[in-house]
Amino acid sequence: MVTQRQDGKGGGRDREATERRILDAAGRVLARDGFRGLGVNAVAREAGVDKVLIYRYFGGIEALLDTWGREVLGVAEPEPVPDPAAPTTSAADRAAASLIGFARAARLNPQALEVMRWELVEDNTLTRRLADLRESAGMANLSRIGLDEEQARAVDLPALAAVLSAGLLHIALRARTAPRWLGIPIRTKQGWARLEQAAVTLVRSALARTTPDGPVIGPPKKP
Amino acid sequence: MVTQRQDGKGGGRDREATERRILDAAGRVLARDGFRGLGVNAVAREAGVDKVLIYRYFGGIEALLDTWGREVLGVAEPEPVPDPAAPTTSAADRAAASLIGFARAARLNPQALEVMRWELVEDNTLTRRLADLRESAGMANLSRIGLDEEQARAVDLPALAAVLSAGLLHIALRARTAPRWLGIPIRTKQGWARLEQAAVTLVRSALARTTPDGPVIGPPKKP
DNA sequence: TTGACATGTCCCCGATCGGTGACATACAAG
DNA sequence: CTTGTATGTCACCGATCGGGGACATGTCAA
Repeated sequence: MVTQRQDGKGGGRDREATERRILDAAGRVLARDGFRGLGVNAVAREAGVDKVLIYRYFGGIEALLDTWGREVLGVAEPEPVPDPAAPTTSAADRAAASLIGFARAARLNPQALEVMRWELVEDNTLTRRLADLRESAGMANLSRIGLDEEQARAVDLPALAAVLSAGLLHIALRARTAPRWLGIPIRTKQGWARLEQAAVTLVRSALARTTPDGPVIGPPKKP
Repeated sequence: MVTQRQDGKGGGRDREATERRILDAAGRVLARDGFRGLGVNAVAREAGVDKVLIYRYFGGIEALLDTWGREVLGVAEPEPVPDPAAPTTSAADRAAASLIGFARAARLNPQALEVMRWELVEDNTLTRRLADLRESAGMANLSRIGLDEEQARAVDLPALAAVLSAGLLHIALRARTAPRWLGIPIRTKQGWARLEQAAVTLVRSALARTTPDGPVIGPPKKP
């Protein structure tokens, strides 16, 4: 039997448990203080552990966050949004559901949110790989929408999805430092209901079109 | 006549010129290194000036950035987007033009972009006031769209504008640390043409609707 | 029992940060 | 010319950062 401490700290002479403490502490620091407080000193303090153990067991903060990210992202939802066994849904409904699913998953996960905030500021090996993972996941979801040929000719679905997903993500990020965006409360369920409704309205009405728009710049087309 | 230096540095014994050097240096550091490098040491180095002058002339970094922000934002476009003397445009066209104007103004101004990135991470007195300024400006633009009663009942224009403006802004911010978003190149004119086109498509098709959407969650409505 | 090794603690290092006191110099008023 | 003041230079402080060496102690095998 492995010897455990009696003081309740649970960190003595048990490398596996200590590594867990460190990994969990990194996640807590990230969620509480954001990526800016994510240093060896802060994580070691949070874990109640000497920082030299971070170097010994992981090789440094970068490698620690690397295994943290691999672990957290590994447990992530495998196919989060669309249900393929629902033949009655339209492409617009699938797109709307995918969009809302992404927004909620991001908004309700403080660690994921902080990682995406981090990606917006720094270009680490960690942030780059995590972003690549989500990038490919997002494109896979996109391909599962399954527009018919007519719609695919009329609209640029990747661009639509890019603008809308970025918009919901941005407002979710902004909620940490501001209470409103364009007058809409972004820290309340009511505000988010309006935003989700708006996103659904946008994607549905855009996918209901069958003829392409005119150019962005220039005189408006006469119908 | 005020004595000037002969060494071309132009910073000796001229408080006004020195203050200008410091203010300009702050702007350059912000645009080049982002808000993270924005400290007394970095700004003083960039300006070729001792940092004590930042304290003496401005009272510290916070106050320096305060006057910098007031100066930069004061020169900002007074009424940037809609032209009120164009009666032939539709509300959808005005909304689209406003949106694109906002996106381009943000994307092509590195300092403004960095300030908005900063607002996403920190909640200073500076970031808060700058955000408040843009918030009220955005809402004023919003009110100038002028939906008719039928449209106003059918769609939630502030929410639509919030999602779309946030989306374009987010992608513009993301371009600093990543080359793509959902597969779309976000550092090229071609990619941005697609994104702007998508935003215009979204706002136009949404404002063309006359009946509200169903709820976000729940079974899809049968037409 | 005695050593080898893994685990954990303590303390130090150099660099950088924000912030400031002490001092040098130029210039204008008297 | 003298003197006060504004401008600018230099050196220093304490705190915190990433990083690591030196050492103590628990555990297990020979």
